[in-house]
Amino acid sequence: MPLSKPFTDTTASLAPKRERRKEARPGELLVAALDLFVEKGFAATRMEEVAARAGVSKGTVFLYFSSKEELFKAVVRENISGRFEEWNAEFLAYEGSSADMLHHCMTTWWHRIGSTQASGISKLMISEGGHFPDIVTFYQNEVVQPGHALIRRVLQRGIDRGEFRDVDLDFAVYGVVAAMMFLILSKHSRAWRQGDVALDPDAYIANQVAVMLQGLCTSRPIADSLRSR
Amino acid sequence: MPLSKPFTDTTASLAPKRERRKEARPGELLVAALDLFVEKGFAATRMEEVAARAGVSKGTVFLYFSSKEELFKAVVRENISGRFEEWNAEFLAYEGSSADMLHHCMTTWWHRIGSTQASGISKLMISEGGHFPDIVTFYQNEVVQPGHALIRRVLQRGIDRGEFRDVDLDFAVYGVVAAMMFLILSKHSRAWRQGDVALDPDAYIANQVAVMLQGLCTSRPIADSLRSR
Amino acid sequence: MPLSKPFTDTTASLAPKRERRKEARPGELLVAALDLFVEKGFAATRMEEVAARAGVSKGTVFLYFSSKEELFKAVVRENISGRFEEWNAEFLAYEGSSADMLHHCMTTWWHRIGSTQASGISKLMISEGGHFPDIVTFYQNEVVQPGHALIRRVLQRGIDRGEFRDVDLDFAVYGVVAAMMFLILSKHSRAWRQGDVALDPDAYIANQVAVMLQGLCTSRPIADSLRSR
Amino acid sequence: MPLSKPFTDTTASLAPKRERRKEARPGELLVAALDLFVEKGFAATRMEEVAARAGVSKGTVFLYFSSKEELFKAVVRENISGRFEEWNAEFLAYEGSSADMLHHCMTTWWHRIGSTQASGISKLMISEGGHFPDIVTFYQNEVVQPGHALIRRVLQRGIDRGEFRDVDLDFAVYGVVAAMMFLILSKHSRAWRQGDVALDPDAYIANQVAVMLQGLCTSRPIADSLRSR
DNA sequence: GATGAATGAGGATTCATTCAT
DNA sequence: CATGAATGAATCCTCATTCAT
Repeated sequence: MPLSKPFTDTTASLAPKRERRKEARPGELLVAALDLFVEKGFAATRMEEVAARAGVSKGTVFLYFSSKEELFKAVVRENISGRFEEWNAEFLAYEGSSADMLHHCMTTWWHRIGSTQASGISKLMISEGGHFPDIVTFYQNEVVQPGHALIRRVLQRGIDRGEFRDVDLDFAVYGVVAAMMFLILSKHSRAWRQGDVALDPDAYIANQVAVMLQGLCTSRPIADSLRSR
Repeated sequence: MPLSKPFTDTTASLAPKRERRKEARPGELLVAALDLFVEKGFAATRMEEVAARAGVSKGTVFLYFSSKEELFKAVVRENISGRFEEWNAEFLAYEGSSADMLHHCMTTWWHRIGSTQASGISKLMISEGGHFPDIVTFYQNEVVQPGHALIRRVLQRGIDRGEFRDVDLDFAVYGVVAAMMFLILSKHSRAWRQGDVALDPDAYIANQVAVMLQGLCTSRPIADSLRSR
Repeated sequence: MPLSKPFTDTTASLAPKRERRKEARPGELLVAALDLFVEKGFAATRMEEVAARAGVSKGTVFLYFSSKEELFKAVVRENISGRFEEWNAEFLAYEGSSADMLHHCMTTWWHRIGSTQASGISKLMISEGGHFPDIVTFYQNEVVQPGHALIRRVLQRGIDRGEFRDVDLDFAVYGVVAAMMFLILSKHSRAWRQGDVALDPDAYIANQVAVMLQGLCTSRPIADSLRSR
Repeated sequence: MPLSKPFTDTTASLAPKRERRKEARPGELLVAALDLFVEKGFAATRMEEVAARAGVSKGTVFLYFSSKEELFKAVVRENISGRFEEWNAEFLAYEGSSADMLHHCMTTWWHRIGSTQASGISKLMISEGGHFPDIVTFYQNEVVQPGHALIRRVLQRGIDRGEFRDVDLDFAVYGVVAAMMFLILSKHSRAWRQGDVALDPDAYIANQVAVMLQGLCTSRPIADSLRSR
């Protein structure tokens, strides 16, 4: 992370085009490509457009990525950094209640990942996954599994500490993920909005967590038999 | 070739090429097109392939749909039949508890819609919505709004009958929708599976509903202040 | 001319489509086709459009004309009626001056041919002649040659009677034809108009004839050596 | 194949396929396209053919002209260079008789324009003008108007110097134009030839000018009332 | 005879990819 | 290294033509 993105500003203010550091090229291309792939999809994204947005010529893209597919794969790989170790440490050290932890976890995810272009990768997995099976596997291994594991650990902590009931963790994890995916969908598509008001992510998270923790019902069943399967 | 399409083939094997099926054609084409659009996306679906799958020639597709875009729009429209009136009636007559009703509602949705090809439309809205703004609006009006309204009515019933707490309905609706969308995603993409085991939809629904109703927490806050915003 | 076009009105007012006399069909098709070929050219005219304008279905056109080319040829042939015998007789009986005769000749041509759709055939010969060599030959033989001969006869009469000078008839004929062709061009194309005012044909003819007869010059050369070549 | 295009081939026979000729390309394409459009018409000219004749591949044509229509328009524009200023100057300096001047004017036009491929543009205006209204307007403004003005100036000079009678200039101009158009027609179509002998342009011009100047009649009317309208 | 559904060859256009400079 | 001119495979779409009804 130190040297990879020294100047996020892709339209370097005073520097002439050609002087730009060569080492930065691939990164700039990946940024441009991510934007376009997310916005328009794989097929509708033209290599020339990627080049133009990165301020280079068409041929240059092929200098760094041998084909459009390779560019796509590189885009996905680039944006799947294993930040989970860092996060794991962060959450191992968490001291509050597991309920707070779950809320914190989702909020953090939203502000660090969900709200950024990186969440576009998830959209790409939905849209284009069919054409890139190996990339889907890669995404599963590098993102989905560690992500699920992290959430599972939070929930397990709650159970272990007696804060959460002994629910089926596989499904409980899906509940959390579903909420996150819905946020991403509403970010990338107008379709699920009510009217045309975009979803307020923080309020959404707060609510989902609240419902997930306390449930909708006013009464509790006497025999607590939530465990399914 | 003998066994490859034993029954799918609607045109009798030895029948003459030029068949007259004006009434049936559009429907057959729409079925073929839905499959392909969902499977490969809009751009990657070739008109000739649609034709082939429907057992007609390239030109015939254009006889019924003036362009690929029109075909796409027709596919979406075709699969968005307003089944909501029927459902509304069905649910107005429901007599059980609201908790059961919610469960029943989701299960019914899954078996009638979610598990069928029609759910592919939702995937298409995510993948291709960007290129068809008017179709997204159409989908919003014809599917999302009525769908949300139906769910809201179920939840409102629970509140009115004192079964559910007085939560913010907008967000509560999103919670239900998120669960449904996740089912669709897991149907159309391997990405969110754990390992390569597909999600068991009925168990998933049962669990989500259970958590949504009772919450994860073992204890209830004394002051029940779930209402947010 | 007597029975060939009993009802020029192709949209028979009260008669249902199907009742129309079958014998009239080919004629109606040829009328429709002439209009369209002249207006849009051979390539841009669609058989379906011809059919529609004639009030029949696409297939019917092929019942009468085996191909688009045949239809075109039939259109041309149909509109190249050898009316020259009739005209020859008419002009053999002419008793006025040859100057008047020339004027009369051109005016008559304009009102009987030039101003009607038949002149469109000339435009078609220009536009599409390249693709139909045999039709061009046919047109040459049936229209151009007799037409030239007729004009030549008028001019020869003037020379014989001492009214016209002994000019080179080949070229003099071309002078008359050029004037007629220009009228046709100005009928079928905006290009050679001054401003957007269409040419007044009768005034144009009067003027061209006047100049052709008397010349532009104020003085006459002493030795009258107009004969060239 | 060896002798088929010995010298027309602008790309050296053994040269590598990928040649860089950015400056020359558009011109070469326009030449090839003019030939083909004139010869076969707009619709019947295939882009690939244009490419082949210019010695490039299909795609290259689209590199320079975004569509077939644009290519057509460019062809027309390219061949309508305002040579009229140059000509105006030339004719302003003319010192001979106006009769000679008229003859000279037409002969010059023939050798510089009429006999070249540029005259094909006029044919295109006739054939394809209907589909390109804006191009017709352009042609009117850039070619027809200046051309008419130039001829008018010559005739006006004759009148002013007492060489020509005070005829109606609008129509007199048309007389000259008709003669020129007929030459073009006879160049581009066999139809108006007598037998199959092509017209001798210089002799034709000499004769038309002679008739136009001196008229056909042996006698002059006493009262010289040629002015019409 | 008429009809119009169906066909499929033909041609414009796009764009990933190559490669001479 | 970078460029961008050139390529040509791929695909949409048109429309003359066929033929079962």
